[in-house]
Amino acid sequence: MWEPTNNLERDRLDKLTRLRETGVVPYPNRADRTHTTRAAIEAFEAVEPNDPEAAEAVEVTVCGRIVRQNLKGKIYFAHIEDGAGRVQLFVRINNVGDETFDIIKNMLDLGDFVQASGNMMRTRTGEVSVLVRELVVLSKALSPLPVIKERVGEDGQTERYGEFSDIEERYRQRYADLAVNPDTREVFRRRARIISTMRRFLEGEDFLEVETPILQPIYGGAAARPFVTHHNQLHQDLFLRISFELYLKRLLVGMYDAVYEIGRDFRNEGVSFKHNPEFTQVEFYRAYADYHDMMDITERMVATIAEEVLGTTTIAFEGHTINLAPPWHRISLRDAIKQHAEIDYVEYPEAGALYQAMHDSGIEASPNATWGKLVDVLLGTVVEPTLIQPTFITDYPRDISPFAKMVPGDEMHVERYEMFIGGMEMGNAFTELNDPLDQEARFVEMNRLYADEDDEATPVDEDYLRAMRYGMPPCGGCGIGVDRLVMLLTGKSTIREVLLYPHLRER
RNA sequence: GGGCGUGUAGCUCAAUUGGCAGAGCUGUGGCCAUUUAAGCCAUAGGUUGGGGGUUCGAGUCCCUCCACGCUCACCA
Repeated sequence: MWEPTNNLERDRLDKLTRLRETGVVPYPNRADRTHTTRAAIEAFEAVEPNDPEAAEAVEVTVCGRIVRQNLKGKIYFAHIEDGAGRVQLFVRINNVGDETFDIIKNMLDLGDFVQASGNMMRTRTGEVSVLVRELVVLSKALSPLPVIKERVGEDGQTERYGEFSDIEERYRQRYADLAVNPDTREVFRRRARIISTMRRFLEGEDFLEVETPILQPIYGGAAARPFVTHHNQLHQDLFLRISFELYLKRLLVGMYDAVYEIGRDFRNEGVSFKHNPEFTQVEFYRAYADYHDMMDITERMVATIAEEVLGTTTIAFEGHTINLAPPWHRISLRDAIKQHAEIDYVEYPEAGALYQAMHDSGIEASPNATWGKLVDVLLGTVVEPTLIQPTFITDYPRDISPFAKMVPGDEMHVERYEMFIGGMEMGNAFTELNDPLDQEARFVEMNRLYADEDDEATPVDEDYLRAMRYGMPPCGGCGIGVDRLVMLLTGKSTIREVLLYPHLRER
């Protein structure tokens, strides 16, 4: 059984006991709310200009958490907060009686949930309040939340006194962060609007929402280490998916023209300001489309989301002003690297030569990296940080893109793009490879390529190849990191600020 | 995994060269019948992240472990 860890909790536990002794049910089953805090204020203000007396006849029952209180002799002021906002309670001993006032005075704390019934009024200092006639305890809080006080200055700016800012504790106890920091609540409201707008947009483009397995016997669709788990009764090892790619494309074989999924991916890799072991991804695939079409859809979708959620396509991020309105900048990977590193990788078709050229330019890389990996290093170190405005980098080396179709007439490149905004990779798309024999060769090639890099080998997905042999329409596909998009649209510089429960080490 | 940094009361933070662990908010007791960061008086609250060491004496110096942050590596 829990025991108080400090005098604050001890006091609260004592108050809980006293409430029970007084005959108060501290955790009743039901509340009888008639108005949210906001609705109560609005109901009063709607009537007040025409008929102040009628406004004071407005009766409400509001519920919420006590976030400020001020006992002043035989009157008591408190602000209660609910999901809609705050309203002040004004309690006079004459209105509620000695017993209730004793409860208020001796058994209530900041953080408790209460229900207050009474008429609306405006206090002498002008604040719309509930003149309380009846007060009911809804939930006694035994642990104190951090106390944050606010004052709205003459200039309308809200000054805050006190804060709950310890990053680790905010993440470990997200409920406390949310309870006391309205800014945090707003981040996740916005996140929800971003995702619902995304869903609406894709529905409007005739994409069908589907759900595919998270537990997979063979993982694939990306190059990442998976999490491994086990089904006891089936005696079967399973992997948590690292992408949706291969299962979604099978559905195009099954004659859906366009599908999408929004869901969780799991990658057993390091964590950073833009990586969490589990993260949310949207992938969408359309038959008879290519990567140019996917670029069009992508830039329209992101601009639409920004417009719907923020009311503008011009956003501030990390000190930059970013314009999300289409069309976005499009440049080939080769040209982008030529521009920023003055290395034309086409002139160095062997890994050793390219490594030397990079080394001569002061760009560090692993000496035994593959050629494709080296090109990727160039992208990551030289190009990516400069891509603040939305940019599609197109046409990637074949050997780091096993699911993309070749650029016609180009032995080296595939039809692939990655999108970058704010210096971050936000998404990845291809003209999808639908030649089953080519795909099989690529699988085998990838397997060989990564064979010596311990567990990074890409397993050959025979069932996927079988599906493709039934005939897969030409198609374009795109995946976008939803968390990073949310970072961009909320101005947050770490992924942990846009995940309700970011991964933390066990303590 | 490497480097740098941080960890003191429920919250936010002080603590001089190694010399009595403090403040504000919160809490408790008191005054207060229109307050709003209410105010005034009094008061409680600590294994200074854990463990070990040096020293007459450690929040402070050393070792070690833990967590978090920044960064590098890793992450097509």
